[in-house]
Amino acid sequence: MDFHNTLIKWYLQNKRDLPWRKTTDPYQIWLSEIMLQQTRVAQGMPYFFSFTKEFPTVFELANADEEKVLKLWQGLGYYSRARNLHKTAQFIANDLKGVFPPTYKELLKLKGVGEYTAAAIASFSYNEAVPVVDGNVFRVLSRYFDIESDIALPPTKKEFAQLAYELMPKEEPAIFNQAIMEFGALQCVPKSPDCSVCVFNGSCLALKKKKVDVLPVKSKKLKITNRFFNYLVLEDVLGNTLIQKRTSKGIWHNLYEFPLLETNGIVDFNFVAKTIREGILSSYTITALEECSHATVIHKLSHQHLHIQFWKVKVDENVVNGLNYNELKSFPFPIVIYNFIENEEKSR
DNA sequence: AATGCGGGGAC
DNA sequence: GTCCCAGCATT
Repeated sequence: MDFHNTLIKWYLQNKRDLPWRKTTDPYQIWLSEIMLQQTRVAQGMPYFFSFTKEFPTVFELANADEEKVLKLWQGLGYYSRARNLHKTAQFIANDLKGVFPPTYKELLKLKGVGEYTAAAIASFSYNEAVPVVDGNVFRVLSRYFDIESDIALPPTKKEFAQLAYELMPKEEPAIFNQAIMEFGALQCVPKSPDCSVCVFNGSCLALKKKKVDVLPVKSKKLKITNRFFNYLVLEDVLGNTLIQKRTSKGIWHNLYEFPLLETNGIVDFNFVAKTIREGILSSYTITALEECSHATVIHKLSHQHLHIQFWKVKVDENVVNGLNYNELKSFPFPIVIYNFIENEEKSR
């Protein structure tokens, strides 16, 4: 039996029931695909429900404030996805009258939509015969055909796209694309796949050559940098505190945080006391400084380890633009800060 | 071509 | 601890 026939048969018998598979509405397909970039289905699912409920069409999304979009995205990570999502919604609603671009080539021009996502929308919504190449496809094809090309190198993506295109039955690209990704997600998994029950265990070259555990080949190892964040949690006599938006480039762009003192290493009480007296909070009369040692955490991003300490700073004056803990909760925060806020509120 | 960008799950 | 997840933008 052909590769695609075996694959599609497997898919029809084993596919998960996922909400974005019940529609061909390009808005919902687009929404789901952006959310699932570098993100597991189980993690993205609740966000898909909250977004489709809050923003049933591209117009509601376009008309929302960015802050509201980021708030709903809170916790999902890679926040540029949410910012691009919002900008693209405005473009489609305002410039395209709500009609999504009708081809792969046109979809590719949208902010936040790359080759994978354009192919996914074009095939799932329009049944256009364009192959998807994601982490699953790399894994499935590299194993089945014993391809040792380094999947971290850009030219390799073209190689796999070409191969996937040749394997694709051109009359049903949508189901083929769904099937190959689902197969990678459920059967041909990264670690210790159960090849004894695989429908391809008679033809998979990696299995035959005992190379399942070395394929796909991926070179790049990213380097981790350590950073040291001291968050200064002001508290005035009204119980109000101060937050600010991160407007600089880098992590958590446009999310909120407490006033930040970034240092080159772990710092002690005296260092923080001296710095806030002479520096960033010198306009306040500080009546107490206390390290929230119970909240100290190493927050691990994919590329940075953030050593985070929270310091409670009690001040005599009313904090300008101060907010109470209940008001805080409507702002979008990095999840590590949101967790701190929730724990503080609970312990009151 | 290389790097930055989150958070979490599986092992 | 490691690896990777329905990748993309920027340089």
